[in-house]
Amino acid sequence: MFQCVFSSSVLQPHSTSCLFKHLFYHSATPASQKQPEPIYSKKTEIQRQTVRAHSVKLFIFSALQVARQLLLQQQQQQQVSGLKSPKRNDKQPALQVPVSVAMMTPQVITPQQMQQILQQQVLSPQQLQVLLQQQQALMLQQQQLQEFYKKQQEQLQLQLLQQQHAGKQPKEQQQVATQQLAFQQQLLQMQQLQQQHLLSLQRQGLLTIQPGQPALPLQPLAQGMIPTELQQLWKEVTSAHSAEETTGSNHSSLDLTTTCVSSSAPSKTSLIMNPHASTNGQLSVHTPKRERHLNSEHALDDRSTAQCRVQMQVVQQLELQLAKDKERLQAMMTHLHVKSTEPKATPQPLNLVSSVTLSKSASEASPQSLPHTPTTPTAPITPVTQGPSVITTTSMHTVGPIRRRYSDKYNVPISSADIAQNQEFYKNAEVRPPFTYASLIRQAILESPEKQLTLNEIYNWFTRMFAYFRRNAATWKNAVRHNLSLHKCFVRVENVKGAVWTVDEVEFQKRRPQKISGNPSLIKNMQSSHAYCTPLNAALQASMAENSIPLYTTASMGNPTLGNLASAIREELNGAMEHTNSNESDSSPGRSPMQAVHPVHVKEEPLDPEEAEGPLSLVTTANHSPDFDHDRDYEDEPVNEDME
DNA sequence: GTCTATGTAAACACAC
DNA sequence: GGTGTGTTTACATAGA
Repeated sequence: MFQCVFSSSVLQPHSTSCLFKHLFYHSATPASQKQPEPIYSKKTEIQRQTVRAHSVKLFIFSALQVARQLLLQQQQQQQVSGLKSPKRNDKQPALQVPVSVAMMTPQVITPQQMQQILQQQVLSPQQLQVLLQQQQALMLQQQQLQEFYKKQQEQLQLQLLQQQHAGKQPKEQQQVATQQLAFQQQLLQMQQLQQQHLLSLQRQGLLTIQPGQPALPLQPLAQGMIPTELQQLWKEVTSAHSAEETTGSNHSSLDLTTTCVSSSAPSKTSLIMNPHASTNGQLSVHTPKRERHLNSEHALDDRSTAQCRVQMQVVQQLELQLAKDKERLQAMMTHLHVKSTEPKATPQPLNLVSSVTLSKSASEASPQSLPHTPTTPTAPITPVTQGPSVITTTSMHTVGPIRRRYSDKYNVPISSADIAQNQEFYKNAEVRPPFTYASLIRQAILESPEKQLTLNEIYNWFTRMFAYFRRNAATWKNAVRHNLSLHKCFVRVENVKGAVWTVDEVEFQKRRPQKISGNPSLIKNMQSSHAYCTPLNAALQASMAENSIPLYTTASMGNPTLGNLASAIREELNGAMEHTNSNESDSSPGRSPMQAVHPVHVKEEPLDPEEAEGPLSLVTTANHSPDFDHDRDYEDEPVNEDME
């Protein structure tokens, strides 16, 4: 018999998102991110409803228990009073109604099990409602079955009494046997009905079989084994059975199980929860002609019963596995194709390459092909299909340099969506982001309200957004400084507060322009990638309200970072294509913040006539009030100070 | 093989 | 003198 309890792993709400949460990566929510109050109150209400539903369930199950006990007592009284069928074989207790009824009530749950369920508190109200409805349907079926059994048994007993009075006539005996057969058929049909119902429950995730019940002899056989083990066992069973047929030896490895099963078979409790177990003699009447042959070849003894049970468990395990795989596949497909309409519940490490390189080729953009070079044996691998156990902070430490560039390839900057969608991942996992320093610096600057950051603020952004940059500070800070000085796109602006760094979008887009304009295939890829990114952008904007906003509220206390991020995302996604079509000459002012407020070039650069003619404009101190300190919250973060 | 972009390390200068 | 910032150089590597 099986203990049918509700699995906590399959009853999580928000099926798709949570499934992907399990499939992809389990994000540890930072302690600093507090849930808003309404969520707590809603949570409490859900818990109240859950407890209420559990109480109703408990009542229903208790009523079921009482009814079953009454029925059992009634049957025992009938047996004691001698109303037994003289034809009944001990090996064929098919007409023992209590056993059958008990077996047909797989949903009956003991109070201890209910206690476990109540303690688990894993059912959502919707699931409980569905479960209750199905439970009520089962109860109805049960009642009908009980009435049906009673009637059948009364008729049979009546006929048997008549036979005893009238003498045993072969013809009537045959008639009784036929009736018994018909009764068994009806019984089996009802069992199959209930089994189908149970299977549907299991497939819906509302019911599962849980290991860990030592009092159940067959349970380890079915639950503690993987399908291959069950298949192996089944092979042993069949081989043992064939050996028995040929040699007459009836002792095999299965005999232990068989004995175990048979010893527990009379126990009514051991059959209650087993939806697939059948009492002896009740398995062979589905297809009469075929089953008669089976009956003749395989006696309906404990061994056959055990074999059937093993096979049932094999099939059941395979079906469950198939159902799980199907559900997983469906969730993955849903996640991939319906992303634009389904806000993601948890940040997931999507493909972290930039939107352009995503479409360069499917194989290249695949997570397995992400930065992983000989110099970086533990280079970041974007997890997509792995579960939470795959990504561990210890296993993802990356020390080596990044030799492959994704964000700056083909002169397309890093997409804010890339960072925004994966920021939660990078915040917690020490995975090196597959973006260049230049792209990250630019992103940090563009995310700031004034589109300018001090060096220390850039540092803080790195450490805040990426757990990877909480290590080896000297190395990457040096790289940041090196990049700031090296690239002309980063402009140092003198301020009363000190020096701030800004981004010259024109210069940033200038890098390697010839590869974009000169390669039609790349342009085509970029166009297709833009088509891909359009739903991505929509999904991001839709999900930002649910997910990303809290992430930015910590950084945007007092400054509208979110709005800038959203605009930056649009700028990135749209600007990539704009830049693809017209390289650098037609940069719109709205897309390039540095054109609106272009700073003084303090950096000593080789005199370039084109640069000298750039739209330079002084950033006066009036633009930066002394109390302007929108990044103080960055500096206040202890994690940043620890890294210094 | 060459060139470019990038990452890393290091040296150096300067200001506080 | 220590530290942070900024610049520059050198070298290695990947990719076009």
